[in-house]
Amino acid sequence: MLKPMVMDKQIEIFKALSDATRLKIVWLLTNIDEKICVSEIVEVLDEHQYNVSRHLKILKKVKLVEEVKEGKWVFYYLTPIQSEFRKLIQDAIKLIPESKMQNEINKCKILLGKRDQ
Amino acid sequence: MLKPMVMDKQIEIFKALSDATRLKIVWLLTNIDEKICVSEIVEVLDEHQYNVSRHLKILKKVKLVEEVKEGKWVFYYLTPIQSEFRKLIQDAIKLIPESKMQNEINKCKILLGKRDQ
DNA sequence: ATAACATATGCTTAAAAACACATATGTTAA
DNA sequence: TTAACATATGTGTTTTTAAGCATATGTTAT
Repeated sequence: MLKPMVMDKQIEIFKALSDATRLKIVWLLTNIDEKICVSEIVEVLDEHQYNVSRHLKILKKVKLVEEVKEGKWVFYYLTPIQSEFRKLIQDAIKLIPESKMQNEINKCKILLGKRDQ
Repeated sequence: MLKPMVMDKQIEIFKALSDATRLKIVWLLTNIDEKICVSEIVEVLDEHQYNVSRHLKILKKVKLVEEVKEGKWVFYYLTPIQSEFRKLIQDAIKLIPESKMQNEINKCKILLGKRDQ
């Protein structure tokens, strides 16, 4: 007899955000306000491609991110806010200061700049 | 060479909240707005005493709760909000509907009522 | 068709987290 | 001082999660 699953959705959200790589991904998406593809995340966060892919899968499962395929790339973006809970969590993440992510921010800006060239 | 620890505090908060027992404890404390002792939590959540103790230790470590000893009891309560981040997280938890915790709420009300008798 | 690139996933291992049971510590009451 | 109660913790076990490596899948360009 399993315990009743209560607050499941919220727990899954917290769990998804309790890993450094995943929180960084969500933080990035929150702050750049743009779609970003897997290889860009790999470069910005300096993680292995297979790990980034796996973490994205987890974020997708709890509906924090969505994906859109464009040619050989897969772009990820924040799932549009659909609940007050999500909104508050997202606001909290937005509060995490840029200073904690300065390296990543810089790399990301350079990358996003290169896109248009 | 270790990776730099970034967003550590926030990750630890999310991790602390990513377990059902711990989230229930924080939810309870958020909603009853009262100190509550270990054995009351044990009864309300129907968990083993040793697990509740351990989970409380984890919540205390990340400063989500504080304790005060009164005789043979140890009462726990939410650490007063000291950051905007904490505030938003706390607001999010407050949004989790009572309906998901009806059993626990009922037990808790009965318990708190008995205190004064 | 083949090579190069982008992403995802199967499989194994390693590390972390949760649990269970016994027991220790500390407090109050008899 | 002994018993009963409340809480915490040491230890071993199981479960879950993350990482690493190889490789599969799918797309574009030659």
